[in-house]
Amino acid sequence: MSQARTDTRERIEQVALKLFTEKGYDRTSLREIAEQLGVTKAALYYHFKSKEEILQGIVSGRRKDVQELVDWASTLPRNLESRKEILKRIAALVESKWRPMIRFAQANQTRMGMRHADDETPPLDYMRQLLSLVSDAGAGPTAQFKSILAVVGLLIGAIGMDTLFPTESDADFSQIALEVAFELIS
Amino acid sequence: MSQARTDTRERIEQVALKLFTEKGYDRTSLREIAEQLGVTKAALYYHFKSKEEILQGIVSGRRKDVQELVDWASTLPRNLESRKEILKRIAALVESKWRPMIRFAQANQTRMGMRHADDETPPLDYMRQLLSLVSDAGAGPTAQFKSILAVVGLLIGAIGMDTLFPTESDADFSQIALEVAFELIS
DNA sequence: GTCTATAGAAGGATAGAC
DNA sequence: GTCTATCCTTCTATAGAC
Repeated sequence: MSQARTDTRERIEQVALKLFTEKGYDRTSLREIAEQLGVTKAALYYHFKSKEEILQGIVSGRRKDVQELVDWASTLPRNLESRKEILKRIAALVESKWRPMIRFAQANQTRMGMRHADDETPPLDYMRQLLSLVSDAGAGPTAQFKSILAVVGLLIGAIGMDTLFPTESDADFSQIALEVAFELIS
Repeated sequence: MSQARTDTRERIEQVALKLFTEKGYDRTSLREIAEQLGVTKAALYYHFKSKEEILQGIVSGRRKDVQELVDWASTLPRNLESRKEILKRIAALVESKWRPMIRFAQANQTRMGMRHADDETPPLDYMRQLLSLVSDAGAGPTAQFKSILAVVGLLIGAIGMDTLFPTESDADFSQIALEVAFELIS
């Protein structure tokens, strides 16, 4: 059948996401991406006009979720219950869809602070928006700090425990992180 | 006097640390380092035999502190008071000497996971040792998770608050982080 | 849509004069 | 201890055939 492969663009992003996460954006060459896909560099340039654009494709594709979350959260009253709901939703997203993206962002932090297109918000700013959702601006600095630590904890629980501090137990750290997060904002 | 500049090696490390932190190791070229120092690339190669060695110089120079801390902590009895003392000491070190190094490590995470010389422990492993000091191996997963979050909180308090989530208040987040850390391990 | 071939740039590293 | 000049490799990116 030699099917026409209409999903090549997507496959490129998948492989790139994997390699960018493992080795970092800069140490990943287009040759390497092409090799893993079984195509040549030139083929990549048919789908993306630059290496930078591959990165953008990966990031932009995931923007929507954050934006939706922010929009939804903005409609909620600003109280403890809301913040708990927001944490829950963040935890669920981290668990279900964001995990690879978070690992990627962690591995390419300096890149994430850069603007990609002139009109685009740097990806790091989305993280900041997320944090501001959970932190109560009116509260004191201690409460604000705890809120941030709660969110960071969710990320660590979902992605960091194995890499950061391998433990024997196969406990569900995502669930634990959520409970600790609740304690922290209460 | 045109002094002989006996401190060039050190000055190279300083500039390199700064640039590696701001832009990442890979995006920093030797040309750039040399330019900021007012010398040429070739001059760098008199002091270091490779770019990688500059990185090693930066990292190794700071190994001693961690090792001392680990050694000291190993002599303590394994109880709550000890863990509080360890947290205090970590907080003090972060505050006084480690700040630039932590920023650097954060900006070059994938690099930090790599072994530099064959006989060397990857820098990331020092972080793991640090975490294991504070976490009570006998305790349940929730307690372990909290311990790790306590240490991470110390780092965020000292370096991350401005960058991660700029706040108007000029509160001393290092102090706050330490208090929250105590709560978390209690 | 993928290929070969190659241009063009940049970086790491070395040789040798001073 | 620092310089100029140069080499080698690797990478991004493009041109053009199939």
